[in-house]
Amino acid sequence: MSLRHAILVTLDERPGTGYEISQRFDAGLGHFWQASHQQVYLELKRLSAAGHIHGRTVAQDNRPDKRVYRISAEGRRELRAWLAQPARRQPTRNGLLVKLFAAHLLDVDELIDECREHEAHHTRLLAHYRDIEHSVFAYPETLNFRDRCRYLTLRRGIGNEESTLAWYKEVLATLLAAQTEPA
Amino acid sequence: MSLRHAILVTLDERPGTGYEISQRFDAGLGHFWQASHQQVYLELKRLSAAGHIHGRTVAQDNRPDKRVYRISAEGRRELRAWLAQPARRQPTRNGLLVKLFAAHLLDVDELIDECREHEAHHTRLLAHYRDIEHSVFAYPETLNFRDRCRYLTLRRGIGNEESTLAWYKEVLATLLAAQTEPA
DNA sequence: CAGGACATGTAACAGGTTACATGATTAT
DNA sequence: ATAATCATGTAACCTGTTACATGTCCTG
Repeated sequence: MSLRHAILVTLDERPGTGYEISQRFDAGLGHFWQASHQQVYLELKRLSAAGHIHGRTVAQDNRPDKRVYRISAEGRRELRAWLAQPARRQPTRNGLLVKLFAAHLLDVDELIDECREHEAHHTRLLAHYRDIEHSVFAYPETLNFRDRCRYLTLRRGIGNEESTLAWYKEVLATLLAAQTEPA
Repeated sequence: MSLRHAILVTLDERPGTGYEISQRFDAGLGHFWQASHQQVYLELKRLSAAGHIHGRTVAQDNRPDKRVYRISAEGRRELRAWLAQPARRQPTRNGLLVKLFAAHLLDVDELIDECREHEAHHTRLLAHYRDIEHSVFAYPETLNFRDRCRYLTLRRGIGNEESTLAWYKEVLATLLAAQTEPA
């Protein structure tokens, strides 16, 4: 009940094709609501059938035809209605924590490798977010309301990665200690 | 592909009924892998059909019959195989961040209320985790490897709630400022 | 007598993933 | 040649949510 709305949010900003919307998700929105292109195309069909968006086929030179969608008045109404409702929090699911619950069955060396990979991934992500922060949001005080809110979404990403990394440090310390002095 | 494994993890620890497993999830595992009783019963059937667990019906006085499941050798093998694979990270999905992306369509007052509720919720959760930390894990150095790993799962919860709360503080500061001095 | 704990389920549906499928153009 | 980018989809499947269903015993 919500990729639908994420798509409306992005189409409210400006029209786009399925392909391009997928890319927008990969770049921005996708940090907190990712979507495969298949799912995007599917939802575009549904939104179109429901009259929330309208599609127009555009022929191109040297390129496949594309279908540009824009939000309709009805779609904007639907979007506002959704925005007015409290967002329901998604259940967190974390497979690594489940694994830690069965630590006695784990191979510590493998787990250490796995954690180091996760750590590296999150380090990259954090660096990426910080880059955006410095280049796009260098002067937060000067931003208008809308952009200040976007900045907040980035801040969430940064805070999240920081706390995740701090945790991995704790985990690795524990695992390395267990490795050198096995009980 | 993983409530299945979470159930194996908990049944590896000790046998239990569907009802009781649901409760274990509500108390512990459920903080990072929650499950409805319906889903638990369903997965128990599947695991049983696959031979990963065995169920035994037990008659009780003054209580409905119950079905106690225990993990089989095959189930333990399956569990080990799963543990040896890298845990795939779940996509994060956060509706509130999607909403913030469409901030210009939002009613700031309502959003403030919503954020305050989230904040209160996370404050309660954090307090709950800290209680557990002080009562169950008062002396982390004395723990064996398995319990030290469990402690890490709790630490993740605490770190996560702390960073979430810090973020809500930031959000509310931004929203309150926007409320008093609207552009 | 009402409500909660104990105990187990079915059925319909929603949402998302993975695999498969196609085909042109452009850059290396 | 090979891969990447542009562009759009179908079909099977998996996982999980919501609604509905049933019945006993114990506690306040």
